[in-house]
Amino acid sequence: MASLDDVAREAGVSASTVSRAMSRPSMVAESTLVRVRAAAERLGFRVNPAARALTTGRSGFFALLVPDLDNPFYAATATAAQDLAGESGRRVIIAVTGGDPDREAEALSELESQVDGFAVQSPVSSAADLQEVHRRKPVVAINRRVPGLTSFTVDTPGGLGTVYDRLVELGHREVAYLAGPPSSWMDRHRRAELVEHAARYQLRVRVFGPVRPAFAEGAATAREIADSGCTAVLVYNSLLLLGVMFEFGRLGVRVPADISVAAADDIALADLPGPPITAVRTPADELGRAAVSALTEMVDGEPGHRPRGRRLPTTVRITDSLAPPRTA
Amino acid sequence: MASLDDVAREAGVSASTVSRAMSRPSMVAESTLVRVRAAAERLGFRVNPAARALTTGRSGFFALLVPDLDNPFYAATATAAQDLAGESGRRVIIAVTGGDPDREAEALSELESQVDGFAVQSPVSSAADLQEVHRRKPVVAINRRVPGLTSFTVDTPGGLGTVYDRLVELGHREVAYLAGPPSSWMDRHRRAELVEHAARYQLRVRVFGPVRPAFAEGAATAREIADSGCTAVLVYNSLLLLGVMFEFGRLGVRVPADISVAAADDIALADLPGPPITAVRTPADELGRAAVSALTEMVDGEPGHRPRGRRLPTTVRITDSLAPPRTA
DNA sequence: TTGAAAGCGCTAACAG
DNA sequence: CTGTTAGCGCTTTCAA
Repeated sequence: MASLDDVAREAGVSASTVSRAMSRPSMVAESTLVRVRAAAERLGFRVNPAARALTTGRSGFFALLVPDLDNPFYAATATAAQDLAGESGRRVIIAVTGGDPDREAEALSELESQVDGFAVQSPVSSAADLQEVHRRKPVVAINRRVPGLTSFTVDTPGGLGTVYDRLVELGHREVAYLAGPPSSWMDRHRRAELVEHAARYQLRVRVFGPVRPAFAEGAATAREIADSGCTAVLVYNSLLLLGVMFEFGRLGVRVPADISVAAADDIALADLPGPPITAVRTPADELGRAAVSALTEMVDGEPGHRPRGRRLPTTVRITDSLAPPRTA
Repeated sequence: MASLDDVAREAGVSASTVSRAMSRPSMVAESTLVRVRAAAERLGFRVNPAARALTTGRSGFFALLVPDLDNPFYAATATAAQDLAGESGRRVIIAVTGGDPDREAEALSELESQVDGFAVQSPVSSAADLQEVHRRKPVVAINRRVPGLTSFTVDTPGGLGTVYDRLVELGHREVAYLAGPPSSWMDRHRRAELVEHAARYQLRVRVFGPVRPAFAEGAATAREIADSGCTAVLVYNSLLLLGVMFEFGRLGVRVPADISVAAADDIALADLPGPPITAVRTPADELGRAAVSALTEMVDGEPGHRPRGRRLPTTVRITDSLAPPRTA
């Protein structure tokens, strides 16, 4: 593998000149630039990022910590993050934590010296620990608000509220909520929001689960929900929803005739057959991009600068999967 | 961030001793070891992998190139690869290529200097290109046999053959195959196998698709399959299968009474409600581990050594989702 | 606009 | 078993 020196020799200039030609072309005379580039091309030269990292202290890597990769929501975030990072010549190292605080902490400390910043999807570490890391490397939180850190969350509660309003309007009085994993910060928030609404409208919310957000779990809970007397069901995510719908189909439970259905995100639902399902669309990809863009800003910008976090709005698609309750 | 020198000073030894204490403890006297470790601990020292990489030429990274992360099959491979790599203190950098030859080539060349080896999931580059890279860094192919490279594939055709035999035995004569993406090497092989069987048993195989391996695509094709007169259907993967089953449920098509069903891998099917589906289980995680283990072997072992690739066996689970054809 | 020189943090002979 | 001495490949003052 050709090194800077090789190129320098080939082009008849010094290594520093080659270095400048590669990273700050404007500092080099046009004619030399051409010569250097030709030489580099000839030798198939590519800068060695590890060596560069050693001098600059920047590796060109961001780390993205995700609970797991099977969840399409996280997969989407990761993909979007990679894409955006790629635009500024950076890479995203994905570390799977299993939602385990220990593994998350380990990944943070192990990667600290190798990356320029962290994006932590649904972090489970304590705010203090995250802030501690942040003192040395930029940390951005996704899907959970962490004091002192730039955080990007999704206004799912707001979106669900819209759905809820609609349900009330249609005359529903007893609604099921199929809850996601208890470790999920989002889920806790969603539940809080639901309870609040319930109080306001004097509705009853029955919580099912919590369950792992998996197809099979949704299917397994579907009958229970159908038999519960609830006239509508809100589902934590669309993986679960798929499972629920699957089982409803098998059981002959009809949507929305027998029960109204809505989901909290609509990944993979885009072109489901049959009537579209009311969904609160979570911008998973935007979360990934927002995080990377904030990290980029911190790394490239003023030392102390901390970009503002945001709560990304959801898009609510109200469809005919919501109808008046059967007995209403 | 404390460096080797800092620790050396703190412990009253030379930097080399600290270096040895960290990477080859057996070369250091017990008493010094203790002292060095204490010093390191006190200073919160962690070796800087970039610096180490610069001297050793090893980054401790493997790259895993995957077509996409939404596909649970790839996600499973990636997760398993990460886990195994972690056991030897390495990390796996996941690069999403979108199944695009250009992006795959770019990832290969861009990462070449940053990783110790590549595992390429379902590579789309030419064998020549892959071999070219392999001359400089170990490359392992997953899910496609590439001459000159250690390759790990899955004996899905064999597994499907078993299913096929059973279908024949049950009296089926007309079988549908819902095909995966045409770019898939595996899919082409599976199809070849099916055709071969068909010839042997004088059966008819109707190919539906090819389609993207997504839930919605499966659902969208289900009716067509149900109406086709085929008495059994083999599905390219379980994501598609889920979609097919979903739609069958909605259409009132019963399995196996109306149609027999089998799938080519059973990710996410583990605890589906209802009768279990006949499936050819693809050991996605084993593929990831095999690849990493081969890479590890190449990196740690003799320079020229190339581990043998394998065709991993599938596990076929024959269930009651297969029954005699309706009209038989 | 360019070159010389120093050094980032670590490892690897080579002596001792 | 431990210290000394060179770099690994790059960037970055500082001078020219």
